[in-house]
Amino acid sequence: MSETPADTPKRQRAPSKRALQTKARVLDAAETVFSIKGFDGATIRDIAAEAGEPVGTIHHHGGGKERLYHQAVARRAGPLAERRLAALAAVKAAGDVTIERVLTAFCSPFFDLAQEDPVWRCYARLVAQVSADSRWREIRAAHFDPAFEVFLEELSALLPDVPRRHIVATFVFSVSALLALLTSRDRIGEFEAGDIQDTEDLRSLIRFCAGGMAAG
Amino acid sequence: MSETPADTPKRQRAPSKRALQTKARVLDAAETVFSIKGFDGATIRDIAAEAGEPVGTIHHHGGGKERLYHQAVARRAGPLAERRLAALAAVKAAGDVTIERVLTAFCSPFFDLAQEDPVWRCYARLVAQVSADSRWREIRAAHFDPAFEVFLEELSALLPDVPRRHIVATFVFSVSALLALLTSRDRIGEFEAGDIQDTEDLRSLIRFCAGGMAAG
DNA sequence: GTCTATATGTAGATAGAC
DNA sequence: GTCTATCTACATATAGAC
Repeated sequence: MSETPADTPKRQRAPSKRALQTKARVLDAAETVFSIKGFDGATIRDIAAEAGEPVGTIHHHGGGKERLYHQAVARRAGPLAERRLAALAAVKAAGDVTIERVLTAFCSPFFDLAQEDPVWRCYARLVAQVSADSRWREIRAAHFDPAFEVFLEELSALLPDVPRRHIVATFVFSVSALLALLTSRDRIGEFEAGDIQDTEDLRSLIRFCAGGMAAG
Repeated sequence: MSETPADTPKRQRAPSKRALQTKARVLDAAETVFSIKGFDGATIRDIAAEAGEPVGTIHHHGGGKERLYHQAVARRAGPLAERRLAALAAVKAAGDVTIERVLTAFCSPFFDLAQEDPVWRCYARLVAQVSADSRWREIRAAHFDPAFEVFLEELSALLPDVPRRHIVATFVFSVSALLALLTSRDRIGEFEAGDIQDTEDLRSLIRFCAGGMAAG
């Protein structure tokens, strides 16, 4: 197939550089506001204020509140899945595949990104919302489940004698624990204050999930 | 202090039996609607429709949307904590205190209630919302944290050589896993369909959490 | 593409009849 | 205590000027 304009008949010109920057600002603002206030609690006006743009611009680039939410979730889902699968591939290439290493490949990328850039901590809250609300099941199925399946297969191969339902259950528990860690920087600190040694918490998470899975 | 009317100067009469039934219906409806649509997604009109009462009645008994939410969460928090603490006391009375038994005392009551009566499954979704949103931190602190502290002390005593931060982290992970199990009857089923053997899932949860905690 | 003004619906809350 | 009618505010969305 050639790259003639016929491939994208609806869009007559490529968006200008200026327009792309505006759209990125809109999505950044949507991500921030949605992650803090949730889909129903957030308003287009909140997002407009956060982006420093007029209300109409949010609609122009977002295409309505629900489409905007979808786009904000979808934007980082692909890169996240790629990182996870790359980490898993690295573990398999190294040869010594263990439950702990597979779970590390799953958890570390998101954790590292959240450490490097706060926008990923924001995104983690968004993912937690999508994970918790049955209303967004289609988004989950489209953007997150494929990678989950790959990891489930890997874990099943490592635990051939464990019933699949137990593996699935413990993997769901592990995902919820990861999201709990990423979204509640202060939830652990509510009970035990102290220096924020998040890296130590990641090691707690991996040991917890790997130990729990192996206990089956 | 005596039980003179001076103790409750604002309320001149005890509410009638009819009024108490109405209030219970209002709280039941609020619990259902809030648990499905969340605080922001739910409307007073939704709750009125669910209760079969006019809109004004919801305000009269609820005292505004936010107070109504608080009441719905608070209503079952006490009984739940009592069940958990009673189960813990039973374990201690039996003499053989283990991590697995302590976690069972924490998880089983909520799970059993959810099995017996669907309203507790509804309530679990409400608790998950309260647990996930920093907006409701005060509700958590008032209604859930006291029992958490008791269980944390018990676990700390069982694991004297483990840093407290690790114990707190793994307990937070365990709570999130319990809520994931209670709120997502279909989340596990999304990957592995089959007979709904929830009791088997509870055993998975306990083994997972106990194994993960002991792995530290 | 960007921004203003506005149309239309519905939210939470309340005053007052019954 | 219960229910109706209504007030005020703000939501999403869009039409059209620039």
